[in-house]
Amino acid sequence: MGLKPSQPEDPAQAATRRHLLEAASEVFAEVGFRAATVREICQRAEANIAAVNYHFGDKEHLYRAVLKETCRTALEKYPADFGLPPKATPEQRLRAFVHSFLLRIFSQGPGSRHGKLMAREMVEPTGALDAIVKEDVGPMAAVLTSIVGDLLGSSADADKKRLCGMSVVSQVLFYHHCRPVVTRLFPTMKFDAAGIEQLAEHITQFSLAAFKEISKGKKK
Amino acid sequence: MGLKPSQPEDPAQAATRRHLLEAASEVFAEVGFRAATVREICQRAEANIAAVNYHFGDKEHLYRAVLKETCRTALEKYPADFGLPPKATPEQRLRAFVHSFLLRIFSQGPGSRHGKLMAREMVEPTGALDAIVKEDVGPMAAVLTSIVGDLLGSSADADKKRLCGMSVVSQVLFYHHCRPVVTRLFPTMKFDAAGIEQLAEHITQFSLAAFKEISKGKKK
Amino acid sequence: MGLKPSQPEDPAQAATRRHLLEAASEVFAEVGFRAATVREICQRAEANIAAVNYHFGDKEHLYRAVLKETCRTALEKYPADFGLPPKATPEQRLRAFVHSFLLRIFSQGPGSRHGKLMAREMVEPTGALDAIVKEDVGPMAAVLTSIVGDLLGSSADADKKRLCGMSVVSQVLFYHHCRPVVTRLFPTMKFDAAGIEQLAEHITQFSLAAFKEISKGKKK
Amino acid sequence: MGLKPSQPEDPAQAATRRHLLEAASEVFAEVGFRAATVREICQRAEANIAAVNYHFGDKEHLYRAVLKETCRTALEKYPADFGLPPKATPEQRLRAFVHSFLLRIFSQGPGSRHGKLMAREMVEPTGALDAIVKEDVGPMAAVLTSIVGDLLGSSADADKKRLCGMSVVSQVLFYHHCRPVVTRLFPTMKFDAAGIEQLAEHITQFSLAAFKEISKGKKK
DNA sequence: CATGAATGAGCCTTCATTCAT
DNA sequence: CATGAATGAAGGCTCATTCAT
Repeated sequence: MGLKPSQPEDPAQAATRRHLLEAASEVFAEVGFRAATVREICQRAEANIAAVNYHFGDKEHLYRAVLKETCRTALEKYPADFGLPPKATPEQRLRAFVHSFLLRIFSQGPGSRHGKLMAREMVEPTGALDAIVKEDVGPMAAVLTSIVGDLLGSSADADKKRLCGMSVVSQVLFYHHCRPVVTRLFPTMKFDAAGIEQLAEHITQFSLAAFKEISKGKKK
Repeated sequence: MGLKPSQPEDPAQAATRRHLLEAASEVFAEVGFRAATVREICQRAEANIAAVNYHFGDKEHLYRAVLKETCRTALEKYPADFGLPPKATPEQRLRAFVHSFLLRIFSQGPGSRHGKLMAREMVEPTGALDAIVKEDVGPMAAVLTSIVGDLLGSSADADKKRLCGMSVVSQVLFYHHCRPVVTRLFPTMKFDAAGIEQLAEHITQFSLAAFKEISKGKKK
Repeated sequence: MGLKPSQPEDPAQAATRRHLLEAASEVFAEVGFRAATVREICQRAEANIAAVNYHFGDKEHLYRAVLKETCRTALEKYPADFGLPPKATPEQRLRAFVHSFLLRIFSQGPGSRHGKLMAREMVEPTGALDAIVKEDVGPMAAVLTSIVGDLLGSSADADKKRLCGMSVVSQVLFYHHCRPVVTRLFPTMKFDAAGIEQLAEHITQFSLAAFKEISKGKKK
Repeated sequence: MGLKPSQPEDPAQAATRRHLLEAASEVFAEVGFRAATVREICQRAEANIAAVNYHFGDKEHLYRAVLKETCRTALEKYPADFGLPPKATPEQRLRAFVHSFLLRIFSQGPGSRHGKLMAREMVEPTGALDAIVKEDVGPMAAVLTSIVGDLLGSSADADKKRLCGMSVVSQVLFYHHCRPVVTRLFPTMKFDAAGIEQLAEHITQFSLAAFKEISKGKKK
């Protein structure tokens, strides 16, 4: 029932699908899965109320498609080595990783609901998360671990590298996740391009400082 | 006939209120505000379906009461200076702050839905957040800023202290907020008392390392 | 959810329940379970659209209640020994059984949708049928088998009695089940009280004739 | 340009029509007219979703075609004089009529949904029934009346012959129509070829016994 | 011609809230 | 006062049918 032939790729069908995905990512990001209504999504996509069922089966499958799609797009637009020279130092790679990460989750506008959607997924994980972690988050974590390994020196064990990696990532995510509190506490903070660059700089320096001191201690 | 004294609070009425608050904190934490149903809450509280409207006006006012209550309780149980000797060093105070914070958001069981509820509030802030930030989060932030100031030395400006404070806090919140990803990525991680203590130790050491290196650089 | 306390028996609640049952038996009889709409039922019962859910859980449970209720009522109104003198002959008992059966399935009006509903159940059995067969049809069959046994004589085996019993019952049900064809084929046939009495007479005589001839053959 | 000859019937088109009819008879028999979905039918027929509207106008016209077709096929396969020697006695003709009737309504498999469909038609007659009664049932009834007339003797009036005919037919239809109850009441009953032959034998003997006794009484 | 994407009416169900008792 | 039966709006989903290609 409602099975969609995936091969022929009718351009008209594809357009409706795309509008639906875009509208859905908007609504899901704004109000979450539960509160989102199929009616609202279809209205924004200028599609019929039955379009969701026809193209995606049901609301949940639409959500999964949206989550996967926004993840893919965001990682394509802001990869871990965003704007990095070929032979970069570990310090440069860390800075790029942090900056790209910040841009990725704070970027707004069409096709950029990745941050909001993932934050909601953290609070209320759905079955869609497993695939995301395996396919997208895992590789990202590997990249970071490699950078952290270079900075800590070969003496660091796997556990320490993991924890230090998370100490970096946590600082990035914090500003997105706790934005409601941060803006209330410090109304002067801005999250525009300049503000994000300052944030990236602080996080990088803070982390590099920690790594330096830690590796120094380890060596002795 | 029969003037009703509004203050003395019928003990039966107070008990129902308490049961309602407890049940509601459970349900709100489990499924969120939207998905929570008044029926479910009243059933768990063994109260009448109309009890919520009777005691709290409506679902939203019940939610606000729950949020405020869980926040108060959690801060009472795990204050910023939890288990700290009177004349503690800044290092000890940071360690206590971090550990207490972790315990506060990870504590489970009756009366301890604070972490979950606040995480939901971050993703979808309600009007109740303003009061929480002003009355509870603000003082907490002040305590941390003071600790960080002591560690960074007097040379640090307000901005830097703020950012460094958030670098500390972010590491704490990360494990709660991103738990679904963390447990998928590193299934060996545990969040029992021992695991939390290890986490507290890492976060403290990582942050102290950063502070040490930063203040060293600053002095020169 | 929607659990209804069965004890207190609020008269107002009971009235709504009754109206719902009556309206539902009408609609289910007219158009069947699938085609029946909760809206239509509630409108006829002058109840709110949500009343079905509140009182019966869902459409299916309402249907089960209707089926059981109409069956009970019909068997109470037209028992197997309807209008029979205390010491009746087997012939009289057969005639009463047949006549009562015909009246039972052909009776119209409020509380008498039994025939239609059972006919639908035959074509598309639901889970409700098992209970009906066990509790209502079984005992009825036992009564008939006893009558048939008396008429066939002790020589008849259980199989033969069963088959002969069904030969009687089949003639009764036929006129109800195949009424659309019968009335088209023989437009003069009527199913009013007089017509039903004639039918009862024919079925009884036809069956008695068969029994007489069969038992005669058996004896030799 | 290109006048389209409407008669010659494109063989591909005819095949689709045939597949549609076969699939539709399956689905209609299984779940009834209302519950049957055009999608399901087209999927089973491996035809396009619009094929029903294209070939038959709408769902209802498809249903009418199916009903008429299954009736025609069933009567062709199991005529009233099925397997009868040229000069058969009335007793033999009755036995053949009964047996053929049973086989007709109990036969399963492709092209044999006649019994189920007619049973549904009895419970919820559609406009298609009039034609069926006139063209198929009527002639059948005439054949039976003739047989019954031979068995009752010339003294029987038209009314009696009609009623006796229906007493025969009713016994045949009962096992099909009330199968859900019969199998629940008597789980040992089987409706395979052997079981049906036993049934035919009983019905024939029961009816012949009745006729014999009735005609005996009449003559005196 | 034959297709299948799109339509929109309508169904069952859920839920916060109200109000007579 | 405290209850719980009743309300009605709204949501997700299904389905026969249509129409542009």
